[in-house]
Amino acid sequence: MASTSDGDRPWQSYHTVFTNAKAGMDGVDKEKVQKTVYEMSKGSKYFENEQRKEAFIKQKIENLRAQCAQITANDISYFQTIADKKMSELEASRDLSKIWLHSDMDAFYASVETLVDPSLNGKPLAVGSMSMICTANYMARKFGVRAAMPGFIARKLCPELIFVPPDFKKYTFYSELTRKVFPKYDPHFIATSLDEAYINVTEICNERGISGGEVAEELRNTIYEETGLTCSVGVAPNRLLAKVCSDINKPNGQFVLPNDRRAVMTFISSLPIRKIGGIGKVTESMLREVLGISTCEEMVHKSAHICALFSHSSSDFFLSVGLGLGKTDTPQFKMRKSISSERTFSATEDESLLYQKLDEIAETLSNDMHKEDLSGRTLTLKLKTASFEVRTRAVSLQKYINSKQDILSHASKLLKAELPLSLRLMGRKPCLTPRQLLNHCLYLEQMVASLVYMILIYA
DNA sequence: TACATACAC
DNA sequence: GATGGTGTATGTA
Repeated sequence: MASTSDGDRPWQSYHTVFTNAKAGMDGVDKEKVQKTVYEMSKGSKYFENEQRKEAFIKQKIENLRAQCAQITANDISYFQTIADKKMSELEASRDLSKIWLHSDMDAFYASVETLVDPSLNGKPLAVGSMSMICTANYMARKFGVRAAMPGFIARKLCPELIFVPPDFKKYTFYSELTRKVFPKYDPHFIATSLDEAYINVTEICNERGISGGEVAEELRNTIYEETGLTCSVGVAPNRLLAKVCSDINKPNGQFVLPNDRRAVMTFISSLPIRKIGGIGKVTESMLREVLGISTCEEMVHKSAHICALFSHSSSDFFLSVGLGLGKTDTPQFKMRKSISSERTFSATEDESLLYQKLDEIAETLSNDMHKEDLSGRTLTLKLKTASFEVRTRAVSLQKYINSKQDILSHASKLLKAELPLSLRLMGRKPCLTPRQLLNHCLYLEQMVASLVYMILIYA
């Protein structure tokens, strides 16, 4: 009986986000990557904090399991009725009349850097620093290097790795070039980040009598002509599925899921839940370890249990995923709800230094708010201690504020109440309220001025 | 309303 | 030596 306990291979129990399969990661020696990440992290403050978080999640899963064990046959038949009703309502809302594209630029920041400096071509490249990598090109991904990985670990995995510091001006410029292409296909396209967008091509397809796949081909060609960059595109009847599809034939590829219920259900039946946007590391573990769910289809098989264990909004989401449903409309406009500024610095217990950092953050935040003519009335101070513990402290004010002095004075009070401690990161963030236009000023419910320092706490 | 978590890029 | 910054949503008290 071979034992595979943590004692034999301790790295197996260190669950990072890097264990998730990502485009360009096929053929990577995952065991080796996992082991390297573990070895490089082990013993650090960061690692210890991750372990605390893991233990907390484990406990949460245990609690859910216990709850699950209490469910009686009677309960199940009751919740099955609830689930069936929910699912038939969801099914009734199914709309197969729309064709959505999700466009996702390939290794965007890294590709832009290579375009600007062709000498980088053919070399493993990371955009970021020794602390954090924003994007890795496909050559680097072969070594297990990827976004959100600290650079010093990436260098261990790939000693030849070239680092380029991020330059958001460049990425914004190229992003804008792509955003000049999308309106030709959908004037109301939805940009979700610099490198991703949803495009409703239903009308274009009807007008020109062509398929979604044909539009996707044309769009990719046009983007390449206009920018010199490649993207991958997913085509599907709703946005959730289109997003999944854009990842399938990355890079420089596309995947079409036809507007047909059977095709959607077949697609969903074997799809791992982790591929769905909104289902991350924790949710995946909860569903797998408590209910044995790994594929989207199993959400439907376990629908009664889902309704018994989770909130309305969670169970609605899980069941709609199981049915392959997603948003098909274009929201009118979405309003910003908060604004924030945060900065990480090396741990300090020097209070005057902390107030100085707070001053800088208040200034940045105030400037950012003025640019958009925003004010807020809830101010949150965010602190990160040297042990990576995050704390937030908030105040809601009588008046809406956006000046540096107002932000600073309220944030200082919040900080004062927390001292003494040693911080790494401070941030303040004003949260915004539903938009009220007053004197041409947008009033936000909340403002968060987050000064992110690491705070060292001395017992 | 305050705070913490989870998630995405 | 070293693990980010910005924003959204949700659960709980």
